[in-house]
Amino acid sequence: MEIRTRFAPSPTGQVHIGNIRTAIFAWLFTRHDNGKFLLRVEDTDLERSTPEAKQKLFECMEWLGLDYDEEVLYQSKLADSHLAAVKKLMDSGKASKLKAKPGEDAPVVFHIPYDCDGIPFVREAGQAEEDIHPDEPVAVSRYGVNFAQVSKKGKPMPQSACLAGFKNLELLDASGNCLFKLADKLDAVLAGTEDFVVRGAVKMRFVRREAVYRDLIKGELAKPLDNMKDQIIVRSDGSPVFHIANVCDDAFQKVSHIIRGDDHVENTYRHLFLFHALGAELPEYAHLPMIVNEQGKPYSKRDGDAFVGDFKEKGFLAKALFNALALLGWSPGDDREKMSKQEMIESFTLDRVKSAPAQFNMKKLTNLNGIYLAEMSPAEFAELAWEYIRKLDWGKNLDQGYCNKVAELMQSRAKLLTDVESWQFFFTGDFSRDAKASRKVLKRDENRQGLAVLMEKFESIPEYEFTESAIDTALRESELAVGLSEGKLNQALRVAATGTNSGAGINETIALLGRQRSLANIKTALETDFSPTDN
RNA sequence: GUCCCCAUCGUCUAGAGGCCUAGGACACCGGGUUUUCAUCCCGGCAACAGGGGUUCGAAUCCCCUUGGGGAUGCCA
Repeated sequence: MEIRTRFAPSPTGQVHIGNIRTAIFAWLFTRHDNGKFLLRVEDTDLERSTPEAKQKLFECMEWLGLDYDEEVLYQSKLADSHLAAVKKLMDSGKASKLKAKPGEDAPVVFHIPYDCDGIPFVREAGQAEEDIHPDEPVAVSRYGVNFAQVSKKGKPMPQSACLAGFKNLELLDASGNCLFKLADKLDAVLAGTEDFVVRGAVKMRFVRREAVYRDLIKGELAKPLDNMKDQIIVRSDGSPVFHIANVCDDAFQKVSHIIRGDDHVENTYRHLFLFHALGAELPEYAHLPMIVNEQGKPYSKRDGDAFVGDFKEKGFLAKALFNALALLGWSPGDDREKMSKQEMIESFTLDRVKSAPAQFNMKKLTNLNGIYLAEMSPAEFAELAWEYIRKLDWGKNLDQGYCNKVAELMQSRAKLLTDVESWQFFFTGDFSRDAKASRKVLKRDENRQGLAVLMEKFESIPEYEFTESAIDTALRESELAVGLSEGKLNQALRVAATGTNSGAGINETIALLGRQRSLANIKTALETDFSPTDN
């Protein structure tokens, strides 16, 4: 059988990492098995689905390299087929309109079939007997059973579930007399011609059945039918709901494996019935754990830092994000963490996906990003750095050749592409300085004197001889002149010329910066008052 | 309330009864290398939620409790 999976987002706003991780897992799974990965845009919510959101979605997919097979399917184009499916279900008695409230139109509800013993994913779970509260009447109709359980404090707790949940239902009074026997009235109830309200029952007896399926990640999952309700598939305004549309489309696209978020497990049981009622082949399911935010809560629309589209601007590489996301809930089973797409495709299997939720960690992503950045070719890195620099205020009219040299020098230090912001001192004199570091270094007289001597020496070096070794010599001589031990002036020079206490090698940095800029930057530093303010 | 799912260092994870005095990574803290900075190297901190079983032996199996998440008829 051919593997066919799909990613089916609804384009209502930004794509966040939880969504896209689902796509990544489905993609990896599909590519591993040489299947087809489909993209279906669930844009039936016309009010909330915007062209911008669709655009964003495509950009994210492309940026991450999530290529898909076959044409994009827009769910809105299939609206007619959803309604046609509903009609088919209604005509065959598998779905029906709910009783309308006065003045309103009624929604259509899909019935979990009472006669479901032959369905492969339904099994009996034994005879059930439950206490019910006699104060509340039990209502039985084709739309389900309403009753009240008895709470620990003896209060009635209203419950309702589909009729199919109560095979051979019997209602008994306190002395054990049978007040109602579903088997006797079954035809009338199923036909909807008769409803029953039974009072005074204290016990219900029925055969419990459950829907069961084998999740590729979570293993066997089951849910008793007496805890399920029939599913509304068409709203009272006539529009199909997610459940029917989703199932129809998956059947239409012949999706073989549905890989989606954990939050859908409960829907799965009902979807299975829907697939069956529609005469479609049942898909396999794999439910991924959720990704949670730093507070341990599921990501919501409010978690602004989780939008996939923002990661590029924040200086991340697509392959780093991809890699990090793939490792959230999945691991190859060995100690590999930095992995290429190809490696991931080769190692990916659903049975290695964890079923516990995972928290996304920005620091780990950042570290991984740094590794990817470091292993790029200098030219490749320089090109990207140039792209980011040009977006900056001071980055408009720069010499690309010079910029490439700066990039080469700084590559091993970069964790994010946005780190290029800190390269400003290479280009302009009005960069911001680390006041604390400056103060620490410049409050020492010997440092100031050493820098003064150094400036004189720099002045005397011709521009074309302003090399690393010349700088090094000048540095050593200046230290000697003011009685500083070897290397002590390095940090002072760094802070004075670059405004920060970290960066690349000092001689290389100064040589690249050039004589003029170095002198100007040092001069500014010596003239600036870095004494702490009182606030 | 009921039902379903989940539970290993701060975080991501390895672990499918003995290989576990629980391994790796990120973060953090030391030390070394580097005239400076970054890299790099070495080291440290740090977990099987709690309680019962089963077993010669449990992080691994079962049960309970606790905690978290989800579902509970017209969001997707």
